[in-house]
Amino acid sequence: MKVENPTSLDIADLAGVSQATVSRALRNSPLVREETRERIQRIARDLNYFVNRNAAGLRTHQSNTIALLMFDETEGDGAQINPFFLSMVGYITRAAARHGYDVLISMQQLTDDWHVEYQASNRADGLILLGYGDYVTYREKLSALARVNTRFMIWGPRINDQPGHSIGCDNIDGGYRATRHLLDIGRRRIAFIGNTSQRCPELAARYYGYVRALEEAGYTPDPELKVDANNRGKLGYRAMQQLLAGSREFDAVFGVTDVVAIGAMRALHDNGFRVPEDVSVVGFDDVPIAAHVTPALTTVRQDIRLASEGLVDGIVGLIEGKPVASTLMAPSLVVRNSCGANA
Amino acid sequence: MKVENPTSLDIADLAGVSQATVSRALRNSPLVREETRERIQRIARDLNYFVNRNAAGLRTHQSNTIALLMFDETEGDGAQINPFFLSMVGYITRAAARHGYDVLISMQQLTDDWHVEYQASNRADGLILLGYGDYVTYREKLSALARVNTRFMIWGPRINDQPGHSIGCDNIDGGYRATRHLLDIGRRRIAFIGNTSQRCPELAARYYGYVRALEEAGYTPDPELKVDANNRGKLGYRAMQQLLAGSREFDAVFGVTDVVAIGAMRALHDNGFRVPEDVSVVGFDDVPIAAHVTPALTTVRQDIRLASEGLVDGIVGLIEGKPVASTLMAPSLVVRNSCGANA
DNA sequence: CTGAAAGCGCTTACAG
DNA sequence: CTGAAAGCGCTTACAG
Repeated sequence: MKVENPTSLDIADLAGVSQATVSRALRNSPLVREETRERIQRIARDLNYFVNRNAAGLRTHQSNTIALLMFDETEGDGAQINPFFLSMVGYITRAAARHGYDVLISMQQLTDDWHVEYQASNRADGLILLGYGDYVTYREKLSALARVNTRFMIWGPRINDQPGHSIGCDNIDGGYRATRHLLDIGRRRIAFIGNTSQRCPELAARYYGYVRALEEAGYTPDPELKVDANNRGKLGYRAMQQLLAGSREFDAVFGVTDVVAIGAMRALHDNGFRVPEDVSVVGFDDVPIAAHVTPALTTVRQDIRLASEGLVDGIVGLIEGKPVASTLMAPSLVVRNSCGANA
Repeated sequence: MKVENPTSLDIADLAGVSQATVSRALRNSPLVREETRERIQRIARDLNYFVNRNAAGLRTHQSNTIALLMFDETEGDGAQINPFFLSMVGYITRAAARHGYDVLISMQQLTDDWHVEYQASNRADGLILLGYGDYVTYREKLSALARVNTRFMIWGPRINDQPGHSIGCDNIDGGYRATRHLLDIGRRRIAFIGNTSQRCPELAARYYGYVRALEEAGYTPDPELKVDANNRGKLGYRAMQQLLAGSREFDAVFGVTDVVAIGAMRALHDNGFRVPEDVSVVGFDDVPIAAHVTPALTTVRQDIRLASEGLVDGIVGLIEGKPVASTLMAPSLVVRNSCGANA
């Protein structure tokens, strides 16, 4: 017995019941007698039948899908999304699957028109937003989403009265811990590499933490030891070259992301400096590769697994109409070899 | 004028036309008078109306969605998907968007039940499969997909009479190039780290290339210089420690993936060896971080952008009923600092 | 160029 | 526990 693209009606005919009963049986409704349900499910399996999601979704006004929007500032083709975000994809997808949701993924240029219509077009029941970007532009997009009543969860600390719910890491605390650790192991001239403009508040917060740790220890941050770099490796490399070309000595560097720190380490190496003997290096994120570079990178860990699961729990909660709170996660320091504490 | 969740009928009422005309106008049908079309589209925009994808999909039997299945062998939670595959996600998503397709992402345990029903349930029009895994298990899944007429494209070289279409890299040639390069710069005792079992033919092929280059140069591969390791960094580290603990000397290592090679480099460093002065290292994949580790990794590059676009072109072709060919891409060697050629 | 109408394949309130 | 029926919001052949 073969039907090309079977529908619930085909199953009903074969089972000798109504189409409504088939629908109930396949949804495991307790209304259907067990024997009937099992028979129907067996026939469905035999015919390789699966409920048509479009039809079910049209009827119920649900898609059981979460859209994951990743945005980045990279110009042109730029597929170089920060590995930190990329590594969240796996956790998010698995967590969503546990809740019975599919994940639709989309790359967005922050400056482009956003595909804000995911929910309006019934392709997704809610959104998760990932990315570091120009906060001014970003903020506008969030407002646009809120205006059309789109459900969304944001990765990142909640800023001011920003619309929507979020899960973020306490970046100030993270920057503080990294810097404090360098001070604790005897470093005094600590450079900072990273973008600290207000357009990128998450990264700027890491700098505030750095400043706070220094001041608390009685040191004044030296503007000459602060070099801009966005969160890409190549720019970490260049920023370090700029530091090395400058007149100031330094014995440690705090990179605003691991990718920046790894690029900086390579520049140090290429210029004949040893890490950590000459310069201690600390990063931020604990991307998967951080443990495997040479020397293994000391970094501030954000628990991406917990974050990912929280984002999914949050969006599912919003979809189901449950109360959802924004949360701030505490980062932790992971001491490896690049700082010299283990030397 | 506000309607909560407007439908095409609401637009029709406001525009004073039939719902059919609205549908045509929104799909830019040439049947609709330009003035009418523009008026309708303006109203739709004002109301923040978007075509309900479930309804459209139900009518047309299309989802305009591609499912991207990533599988890995990692036990339990293992979100440590090889960054090589993760970095393809961006290219695939963008390429799909250019064709007007959304991308549904799913992580699969190779050993689990697969969500083979993506196409049968009308959630996706076709699949793209990514991952290195146990080929025996994998092959069975491919046959199951083919049996139910699912359209799919596979990343990886075509093996024997494997069902379906694929785009892969010539791994033998890649292994040959890596090894040949090491020989060319004067290395003679070249170790190999990586899993070469028949259950993982893509990685085994890289080993064949290694063997071929050695034999062509008149050397016999030394079994003592071949250590198993799957494609994760931690195992690359351990494999190198095993090599160092052995009795054989070596002056170079070819790691079957970048992640393995990077782990091996760290083990060399931790044991007081210098890369590339004491030991040259070459990897395979050219993952994004390869250029940024210390020293920058010499590796065999697979053009993931081309591969990603090819996979998307392929699946779109299959969906549209066009002829699609399986292709084999030539890898290229990227010489950086870990091999010593630039020293 | 436009409209009336059928129908895609489900879910679920209603009736029994 | 089961069935008949309505209806979700579209697309498109048919008729004009």
